[in-house]
Amino acid sequence: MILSQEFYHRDTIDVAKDLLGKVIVRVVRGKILSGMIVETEAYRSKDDPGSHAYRGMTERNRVMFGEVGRSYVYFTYGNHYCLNLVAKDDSTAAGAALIRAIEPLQGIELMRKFRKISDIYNLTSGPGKLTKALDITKDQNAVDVTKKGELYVTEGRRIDESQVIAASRIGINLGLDKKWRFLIKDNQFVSKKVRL
DNA sequence: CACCCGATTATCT
DNA sequence: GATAATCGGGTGT
Repeated sequence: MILSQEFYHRDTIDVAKDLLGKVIVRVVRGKILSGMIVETEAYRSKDDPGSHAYRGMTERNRVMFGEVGRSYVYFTYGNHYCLNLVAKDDSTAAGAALIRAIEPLQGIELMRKFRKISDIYNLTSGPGKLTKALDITKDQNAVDVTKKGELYVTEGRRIDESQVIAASRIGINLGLDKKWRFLIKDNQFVSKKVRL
């Protein structure tokens, strides 16, 4: 069951939290790669100095201002791509949830080839790692993830509120007061760094 | 396990 | 010209 556009048409923070346990599906060369989301971060707009959208729309972030339920993929640090899902309610102009880590489910051998490593706990435990494992690049920017295609998101396991940890977001200097990083308690596949 | 640092380039000021 | 929603390798504890 693919998540509908309605799922993404809510406060970015709620969507980021509710994405835990959902499954990302990536189809490459006819093969299916998938993994359960175990860690996310919410990025809003005018109220969030840590967000790309804080200073308004630019060529890079324009997808964050567009239709919900689409992917926002950007390139950073000269090496890596990061995958976000556009999500927001009508009270704000832009917003997206960064997918920080997934637990590999299907197509693990192909992921190992893309990552050139074998350790399953290191395969998709970080935003730059999981895009490499799923062969996601700028070509997958602005893809509609509410429809079956090369990239979409389905229902997965229900995660109880008591299993969700909220923490400060990683890799930013502004907006650290906001606890908008969400991860599944005791999951082995989250990215290691924890700043509370 | 914790901290430090270089790589590498699109994007913004 | 500076910075960055990162990673992996290196060193030290």
